[in-house]
Amino acid sequence: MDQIRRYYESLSSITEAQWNELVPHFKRVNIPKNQFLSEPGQVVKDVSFIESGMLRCYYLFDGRESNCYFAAENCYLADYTSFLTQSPSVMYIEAMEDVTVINLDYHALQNLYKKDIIFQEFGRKIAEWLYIKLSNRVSDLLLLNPEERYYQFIKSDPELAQRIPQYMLASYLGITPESLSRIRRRQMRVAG
Amino acid sequence: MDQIRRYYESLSSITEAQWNELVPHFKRVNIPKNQFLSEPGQVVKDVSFIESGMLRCYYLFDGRESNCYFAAENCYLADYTSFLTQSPSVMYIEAMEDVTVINLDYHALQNLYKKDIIFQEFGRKIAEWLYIKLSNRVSDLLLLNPEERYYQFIKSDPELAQRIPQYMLASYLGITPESLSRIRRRQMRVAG
DNA sequence: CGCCAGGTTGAAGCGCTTCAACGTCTGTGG
DNA sequence: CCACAGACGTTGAAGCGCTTCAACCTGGCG
Repeated sequence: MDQIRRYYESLSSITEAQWNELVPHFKRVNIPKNQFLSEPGQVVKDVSFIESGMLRCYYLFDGRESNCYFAAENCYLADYTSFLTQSPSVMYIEAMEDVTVINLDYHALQNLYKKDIIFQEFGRKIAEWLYIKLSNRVSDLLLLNPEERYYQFIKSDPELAQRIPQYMLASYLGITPESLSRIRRRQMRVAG
Repeated sequence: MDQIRRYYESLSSITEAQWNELVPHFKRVNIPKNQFLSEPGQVVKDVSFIESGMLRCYYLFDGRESNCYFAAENCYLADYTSFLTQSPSVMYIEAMEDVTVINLDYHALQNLYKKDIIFQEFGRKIAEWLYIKLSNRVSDLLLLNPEERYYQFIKSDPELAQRIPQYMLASYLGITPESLSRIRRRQMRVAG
């Protein structure tokens, strides 16, 4: 539990008593590669902190996958909309590698929120962080063309980009795998 | 202050004492049409609750405006990324009509967060709400084509759509004014 | 009235998609 | 050890939708 504790410490310093309040609600879960953390139709019961491995969120629409988010170690992940509203999810969250997550249950979290200001603060800061990430995503989609989005992505998150197959990255960028292949070829001619 | 109080009540019930703690930090400000609530380069000092009127957030990029958000009465608005990180803004927020907002200052808000769990809860719920809005925006941009995005928008927010000039709506949808005009014409032929 | 902002229309061009074919690498079973 | 299959990536050709640019229309306002 060291890893997740360091994560919380990075948000706000936490007393031993507060930590002891929190820990009993954690449930460590293993998800083998290609298995799902959540699927459309179900109400998401947990938020998941990623200890190891990598996952992707995607929509299935008109028979094709659209990846909307990739997440790796040391961050929280969920269909947060479904979790917050306790309404059915509309996306898949799938392990791209063997994954270990630490789950925190919706009702446990609501109780923690009532008990101590620190848990409200954690919840607020995590939501704020997610907001900032999404906000950058929107501005990238609005302001950049596909080629610029590609270089923006590999510049801002190079090690993550390495772990993503090209055809998944393509739909994340809002283009087809063929187009991404051609974008990469164009750059190769320039870079030599 | 009735209007903003009802907004907070809708998030969580609030005692008279808590309300009295909050109110002194509010500052009501009028912004005439076409004036700015915030501009690129400055660190956003306040979050603004809209009492009346309508504003738009836009980026200026390659000499052209890209509207990323429209907001009207009874919601909070700011360049939230700049506000949260206290780093320079990169967007304009402009009054599309004469506007009245109620501002809450960054440092006042941080102090409120320390004083009472209810203010953390407000902050959390507002961030969560903003997250859900943005999340829908991302999925619309990823999954729908321009024509579908247009109908999605006027379906989900018809009264707001009425107040937005077409050339501003176009960049919000990620297309040119000419394209939006042609999309509308296409539909007219079908609808009669 | 005449101007200007906002909206429409047409023609040409470009970039991404589509579809089909092929290449390459990896793992699996005969 | 080779053969084969399947997943992933690349390439080409054709098509479509959006952009670009220019012209024009319309209504509101000084």
